Amino acid sequence: MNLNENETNYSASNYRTPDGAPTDIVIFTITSQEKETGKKALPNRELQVLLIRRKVWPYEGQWALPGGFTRETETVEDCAIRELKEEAGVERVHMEFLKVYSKPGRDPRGWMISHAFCALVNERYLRDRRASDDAEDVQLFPLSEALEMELAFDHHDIIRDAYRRIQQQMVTEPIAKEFLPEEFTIGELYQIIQTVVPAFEEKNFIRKVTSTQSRKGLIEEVRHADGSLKQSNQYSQRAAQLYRFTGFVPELSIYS
Amino acid sequence: MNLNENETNYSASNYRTPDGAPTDIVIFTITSQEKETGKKALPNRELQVLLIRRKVWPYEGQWALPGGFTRETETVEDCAIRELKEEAGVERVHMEFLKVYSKPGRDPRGWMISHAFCALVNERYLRDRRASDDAEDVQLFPLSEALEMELAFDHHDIIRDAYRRIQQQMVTEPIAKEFLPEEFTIGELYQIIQTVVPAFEEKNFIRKVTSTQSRKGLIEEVRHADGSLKQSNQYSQRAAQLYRFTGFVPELSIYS
DNA sequence: GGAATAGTGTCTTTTAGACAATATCAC
DNA sequence: GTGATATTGTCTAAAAGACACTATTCC
Repeated sequence: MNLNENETNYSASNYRTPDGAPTDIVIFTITSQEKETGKKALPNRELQVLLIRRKVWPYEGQWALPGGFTRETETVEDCAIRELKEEAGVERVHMEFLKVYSKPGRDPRGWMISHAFCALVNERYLRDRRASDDAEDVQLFPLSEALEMELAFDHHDIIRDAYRRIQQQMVTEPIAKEFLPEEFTIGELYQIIQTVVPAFEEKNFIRKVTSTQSRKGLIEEVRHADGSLKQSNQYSQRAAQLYRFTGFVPELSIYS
Repeated sequence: MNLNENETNYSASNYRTPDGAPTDIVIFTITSQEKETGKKALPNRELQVLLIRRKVWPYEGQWALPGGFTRETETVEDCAIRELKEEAGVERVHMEFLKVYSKPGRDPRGWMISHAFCALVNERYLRDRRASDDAEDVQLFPLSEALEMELAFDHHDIIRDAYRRIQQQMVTEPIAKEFLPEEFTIGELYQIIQTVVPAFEEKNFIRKVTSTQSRKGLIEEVRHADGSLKQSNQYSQRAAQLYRFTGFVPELSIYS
């Protein structure tokens, strides 16, 4: 106990206190599925979310977000990182706080204020894990499907909120990076954005992202050691220039 | 207790649980101080934060953010709204979740995961309250001053995070609205933005915010009942056009 | 050569950026 | 008229938007 029992002005035992501090993690990934046609083409991409089938009360047998209880010796962020590793087997991925869920009665186990996080995981980090898991208990679901399932707790709301968040972030922050390889073509970048934000459409996309002064520096061309431009013909007949994110992020303003 | 004692798979009493669920509220306002010169001019503006002097252990006598403990029957948002009313006497103001603070040891009273909120309050709502409060215990401090004070708990960090947040929001969301009267001049809007983001500078500001196609609709001219343009000479010799926010918010994108 | 994807040329309209010029009104 | 602030004119450079065109490579 951290409580200082000598103090009379405050004692936690006088008040009703929470019954735990759970975290829930929305793990997004974008899967790639090669097209049937034997021709070179970008693969089909789909936004997926990882769910776990509960083994214990409450909501036993139902699908739920991975998560767990925060310990007294860690922050909620530490907890989310720990759970992400334990339940999805991935480390050092992009994760950020999403929202706090504290509606009374949201958890039959008692008074539980949950801290939801949003993790973006490149499919290459999940692929190994998926094979080793019992596919019955840990599974990726297409987001659209997950949103129609009956999930444990208020996890449907959490996933909906997380989806809105990444749709917003996809066009205002360079999170596309998390779903792409280090080096990618403009076509791949465009496709990833559209996978998360289907309405996204930019004519002359390549020009805006490479030539426009104010955006200049968001991505840069990749070159070989000898200085020549590095290209890839993995997905197309004509080879396409490879780019990488630079770390620079243009500042946005409604007053421009 | 909400706990279902019949269930054997889970019992909160088996685990260490938090000693409370506090909220802390960073209440920002922008004060107006008429200039000494008898001439018409925009007032001096200053970003201020409301602090409360603690009466009880811990940090007795030190300045701290207003806040309190969440009840089992409310959400953390409800709690923040309740505390905002109790401690600052204001209702229905702009407030949003800032961040969760859960570093072990951050509160000498025990294991406390705090939910910080950021409230933006127009000075006209605070003015009455300020007079009625014992000025010794509830006080507005210029933000720069607050950041140099020794505050209770980790409230210094919270205020710093809140400041970063509103600096970001001030140029990407129409929060300037919260600090302005319903109808305002371009000069006032510009000044409010600069009060929060001193580095903000836009040449031809009026044109960007009124004529530019993509921003068009963020603010609109105010007209009299007869359709003539409504102007104000409160702060200038030549009367200036009054504007109001429309509710429309331009969408931003790093890929434009 | 045809098909498929990558990338460029080119023209028009809109916006950004810089400042000079004009408008209004208290004094 | 002077001084102070608000607003418009004007010119140049940059960017957006549309779309036809060329480039590369697999078949």
